[in-house]
Amino acid sequence: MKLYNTLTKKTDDMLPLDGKSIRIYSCGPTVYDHSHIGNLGSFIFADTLRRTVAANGVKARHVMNFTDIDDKTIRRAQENYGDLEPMAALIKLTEEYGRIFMADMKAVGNDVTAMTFTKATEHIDQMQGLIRELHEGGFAYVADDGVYFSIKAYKKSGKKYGQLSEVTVSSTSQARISNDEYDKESAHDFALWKKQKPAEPAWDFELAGHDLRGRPGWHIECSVMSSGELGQPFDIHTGGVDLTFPHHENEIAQSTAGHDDPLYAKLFAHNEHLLVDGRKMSKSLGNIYTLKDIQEKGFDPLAFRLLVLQAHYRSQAHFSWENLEAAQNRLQDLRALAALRWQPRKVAHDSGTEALRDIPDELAAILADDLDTPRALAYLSRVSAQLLAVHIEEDMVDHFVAMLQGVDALLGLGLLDVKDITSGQKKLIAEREAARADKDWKRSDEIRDELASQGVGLSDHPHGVIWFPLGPSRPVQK
RNA sequence: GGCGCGGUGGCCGAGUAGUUAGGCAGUGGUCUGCAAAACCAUUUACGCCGGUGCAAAUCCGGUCCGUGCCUCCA
Repeated sequence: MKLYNTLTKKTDDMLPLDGKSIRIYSCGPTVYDHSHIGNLGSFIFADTLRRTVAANGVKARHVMNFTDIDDKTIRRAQENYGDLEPMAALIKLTEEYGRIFMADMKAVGNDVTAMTFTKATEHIDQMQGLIRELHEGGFAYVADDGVYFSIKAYKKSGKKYGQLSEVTVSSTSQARISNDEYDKESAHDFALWKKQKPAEPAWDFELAGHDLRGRPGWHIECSVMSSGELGQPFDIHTGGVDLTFPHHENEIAQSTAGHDDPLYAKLFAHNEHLLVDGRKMSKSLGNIYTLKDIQEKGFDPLAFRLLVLQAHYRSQAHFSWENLEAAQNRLQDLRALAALRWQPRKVAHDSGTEALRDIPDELAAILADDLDTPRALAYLSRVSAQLLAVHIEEDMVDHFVAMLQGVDALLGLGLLDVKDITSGQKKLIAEREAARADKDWKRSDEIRDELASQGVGLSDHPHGVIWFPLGPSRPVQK
């Protein structure tokens, strides 16, 4: 497959470095609050990437981290659970939001069983080990408030800082450094380790005779967890565009300082932001949404997944309730298609459909082209329209289900989860057919309304009635 | 200021020179007991200015607008 690489600024062919599997590391959530829908969009991208790799015949290993120790988690833990010990408060907070995060992930169709999740707080030893190595190699120095990475030393060793983006030290950040309370040697030096401040959770750490009890910096955790789980170099590193600099740049520096092999990850894939009202979500604009907001409005979380997939990951998608409603409608159409597996019928064969088994293969091929999800969905809609126009015959059901399985494996839209209706509902349909035969339209319409209230829609065709799942009742107010 | 990205019909969103993208929504019609679905028709767009082409949404220059990073924000 091909994928755009921020390192090379072009679309590269993805071949497994180890010849067997593609190893993917995704920067995960900071578990201090509900993830907003932009976060989830990033993870939908990462999930779809892994699905595409797997569908194109290569084994995929996918690791995602939890940032469960940083400024935000510490602050929120103090706010919410100030009565607890700092460490206990941190754990209580991050476990709480970790659970919510996993629920959100599943709800938007991300296959968490195919990923390995790691926590920063469970890798403190390894982080200290790496910091020790960097210090011994002359790439890190101890300052008043912690340990810093020296970009100067890194450059001196012959490596480039700024592989992902051209880093320029602007006048504004120059000005900032002079005011900076931190004891840094240069503007872009970043913290590997921070000494404990009052009421903060901390771990013991002694380095070169200094007592540095404290906690790790943000960047070091990803360096440690990625290579720890996947080895180094690994194949693909994902994240939102905002992580390009400084986070990913710093990861590269930390992980390659003193190494002969200058490669940390072969390919960096960055997804663009999801915009709301044409802008990036931010607290100051008050336009942050979470999955909870979407669910409370009666939308299906998978409609949000579809909305994300409708845009290419390298372009800014626009979130609005109107767009979400369009996506919800599109999802219902796909579910109506999926429902046909439960209602095969004997009719004249229609040869106009594409071979069912080719559909997942075709989708996989489209997605293999730099994860072209909009084109994949356009293809699926086209095929879906063709399939809806015919009837699934009994001897086609197995192939049809296999097709749905293939589509679900790639897009995670849960089409296979469309359940059969109950025997009671089937009886009602039969009763309605009898009423229609008697031209008892009143009874017929009553039954149709009753089924609609149960979430089952009906459509009368020359060859008989077809049912389909109804979406949530029109949630949007214009 | 430095480094990027984008401006397509009511809303999304494909499209790197010449044949209807597609989706959602709207309108009229066919069909239907009524619906739904489907089908037909309809709305024919490409920020603005200029340039190069027989021909430009598509190439070049300029310009306006929006947006992102340069701040431990996906």
